[in-house]
Amino acid sequence: MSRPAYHHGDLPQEVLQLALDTLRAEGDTAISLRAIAKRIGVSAPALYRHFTDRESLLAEVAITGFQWLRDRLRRVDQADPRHALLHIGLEYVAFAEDEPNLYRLMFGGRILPRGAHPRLDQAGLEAFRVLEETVAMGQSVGYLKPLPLPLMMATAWSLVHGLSELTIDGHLPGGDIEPALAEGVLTLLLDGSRQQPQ
Amino acid sequence: MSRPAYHHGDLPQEVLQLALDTLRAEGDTAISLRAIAKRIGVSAPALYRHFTDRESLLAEVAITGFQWLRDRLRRVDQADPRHALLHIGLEYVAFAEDEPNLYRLMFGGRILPRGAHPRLDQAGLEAFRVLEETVAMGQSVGYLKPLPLPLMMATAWSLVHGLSELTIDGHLPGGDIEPALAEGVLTLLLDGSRQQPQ
DNA sequence: TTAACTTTGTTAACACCGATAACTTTGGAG
DNA sequence: CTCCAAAGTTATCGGTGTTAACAAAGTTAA
Repeated sequence: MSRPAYHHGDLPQEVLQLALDTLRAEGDTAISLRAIAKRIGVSAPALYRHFTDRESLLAEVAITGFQWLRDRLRRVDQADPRHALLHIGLEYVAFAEDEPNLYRLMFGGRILPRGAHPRLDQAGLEAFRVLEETVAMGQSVGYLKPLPLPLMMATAWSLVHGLSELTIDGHLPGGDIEPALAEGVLTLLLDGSRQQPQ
Repeated sequence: MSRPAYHHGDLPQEVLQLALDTLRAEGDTAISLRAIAKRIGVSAPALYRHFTDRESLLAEVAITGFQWLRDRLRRVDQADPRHALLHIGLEYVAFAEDEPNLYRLMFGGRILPRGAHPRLDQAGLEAFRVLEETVAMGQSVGYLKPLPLPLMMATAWSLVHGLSELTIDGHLPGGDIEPALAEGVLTLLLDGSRQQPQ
């Protein structure tokens, strides 16, 4: 019967999927081009027709990660400023908890210097922008202090990013106390950032 | 004359030093046992007499990193609570900026699960404790809100850790604006954490 | 229709890597 | 002086990313 087709259906997509599966299960160091090629039933150099090297495959995986994160953040209800700010932070941390290995790939400096993968940088910016719009909105309605937006953003992003990493690396209590802790942490910053303290 | 001695002077120390040099210059993935052995002029398996595997060498490097960090944090003047809190944060971020690759090794989940290297966990705790004591002191003198210490710590550590990582990964403005940004970020949290909000 | 060309695969090979087994040299303790 | 444990050695296994040279399949146009 039909021997395995010389031309594969959609090799790039299947490679990406397998890389993502491996990452989620065993971390980014477990991603091996040769292993992926073998599992698909194709020779290793075939992958180089679609990814210039291993790192650009990792970049592609990270891009889908940023898209997921962006989509989750966009789903947060923006009606009430305080609710939006709190829950966008919670959602951010929840994403990191749900996808620790993916999150570590997206940040964590495993992919070489910024600027090397423009589409990756752009995907990151798109997720960042959701945070930024929420904070800007909080300022525009007078809920947050009218400090420079870059300063507010650096603070907010640092907090959620740090909280995410410390949580998934097991440096914080975690466990069932976790949601309450995240809410407490975010609330502490939020209360200190209000226009009218009290 | 004396041919190269069969027994090396202090192999573990020299390996550690070379691993550290490589890490600082090229990142943790560039650390290769074979390359280190070759540079020292010793066979690769010799290293296994002193380090059970590559990862435990990385753990050893990370341990010295935590010791450096702890020592830097301890040098912060603790006379005034506000000054201490601000400058311990600045010092923390400065360490990450001075040693980005080392910092990423210490955190960043490159070394397997917590509990695998007890001495590493302990070294991390010792650095953490300096932060904790400073925050506790800030509370005891009534400068900071009397919230649960774990909550205050999670918040403070998340902020400085997140700020450190985002900075060294180039996600924030950085450059010459950097010190002012770090100070602004820390001040924002600090003001929101005061017992008497002005 | 068939010739030319591009895309997408192939095999072979290079230069690395971590790790283990089996053996040898060395230094020190009894 | 003997024996043993510590700290080296060589040989080898299986794995990695990556490139070069070549072959097959699909596409386009004369």
